Amino acid sequence: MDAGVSDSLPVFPEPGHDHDACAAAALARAEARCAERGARLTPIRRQVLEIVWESHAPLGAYGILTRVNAAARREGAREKAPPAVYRALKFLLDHGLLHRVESRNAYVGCGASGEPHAAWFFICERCENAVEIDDGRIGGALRESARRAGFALESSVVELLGRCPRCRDG
Amino acid sequence: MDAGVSDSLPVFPEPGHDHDACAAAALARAEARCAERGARLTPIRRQVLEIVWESHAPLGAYGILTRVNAAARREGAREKAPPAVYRALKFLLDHGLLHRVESRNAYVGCGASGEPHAAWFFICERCENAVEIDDGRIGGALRESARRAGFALESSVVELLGRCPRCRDG
DNA sequence: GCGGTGTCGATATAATATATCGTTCCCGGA
DNA sequence: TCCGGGAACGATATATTATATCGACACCGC
Repeated sequence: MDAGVSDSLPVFPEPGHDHDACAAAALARAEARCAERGARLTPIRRQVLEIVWESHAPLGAYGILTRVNAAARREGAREKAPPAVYRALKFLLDHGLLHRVESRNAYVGCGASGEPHAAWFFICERCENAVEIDDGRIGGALRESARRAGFALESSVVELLGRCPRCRDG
Repeated sequence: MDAGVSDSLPVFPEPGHDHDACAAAALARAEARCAERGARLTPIRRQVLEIVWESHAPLGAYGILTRVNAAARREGAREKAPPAVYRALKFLLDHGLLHRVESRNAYVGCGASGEPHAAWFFICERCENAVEIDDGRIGGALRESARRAGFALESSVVELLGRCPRCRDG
């Protein structure tokens, strides 16, 4: 499956969604990509990625920190400070394993296996899930608009808010 | 002139841009809209709007606060606290007189005279100016993408980063 | 005059993010 | 094996952005 090019439908988690498998696959992709790139998926980086993948709802840096430290306390380990989490987030963002959701100051796992890519999201205001939009037409419209404006497009933030298919009639 | 529907080119400020006139027109639009709506453009609200309109570059809440307080000191008045600015920003956002730029945690004047509308921006990474995109095709692509996904679209954040026509070869 | 609503001042605090610096870890080359 | 250098991390402090709360006051309609 290719990432970010086709016009397939975005998929909000279905009722039967096997999230453990979904998260495990994401971790496997992360390990593969780090191996390819000679990058080190250290314990804190891996832990942050696992925490973000606990759901499809974007999670803030301090929410991640809280979970990291809850685990540390359970294990009798020393708690981490914010920079530990922000460093891990930066690594994961740099390697295309996470996306930042600007309108929420929060972070969500990248579901794609291809190269790092533009991150466009549908974000449900009720269940809070964010899923990536995989629709070539949006990219086309953005590029065409930039071209017509004489604007040299470098990157884009597209975050669409509303109700996902399962929440729209709630 | 209608807002956000036509396909006219976005306009980055030209070399000869008469910014005083541009800002004055924005203030006049704000007064007209407040009058229509029975809303009160109080001194602090007007001052915040004027400060935001000092340029086309998004300005953060604390940047606004700094300017408000610089003026207060010049006039021998007491300095304001952050909530004063945030309250003014909320009022101006609620009435469609400003937009928030999510990817910058900053605020910029709304250049349109019509009803409050979706705010899509080109943001130049060099001169920092942000201008609204007026391209019906983007809205069409977003709505179509949402329709196909079964997503009930409520609002959208579109922020395109790059180089504006005047900065692209710098 | 009175009550309700909107606005503001003042204070405190929450939430998000980064700077800095010294230490430790890891890997590759001598 | 040892060493040099860069990456990663721990620890502390601080910066930046935003909100909660509560009391005072003003304006408006009755």
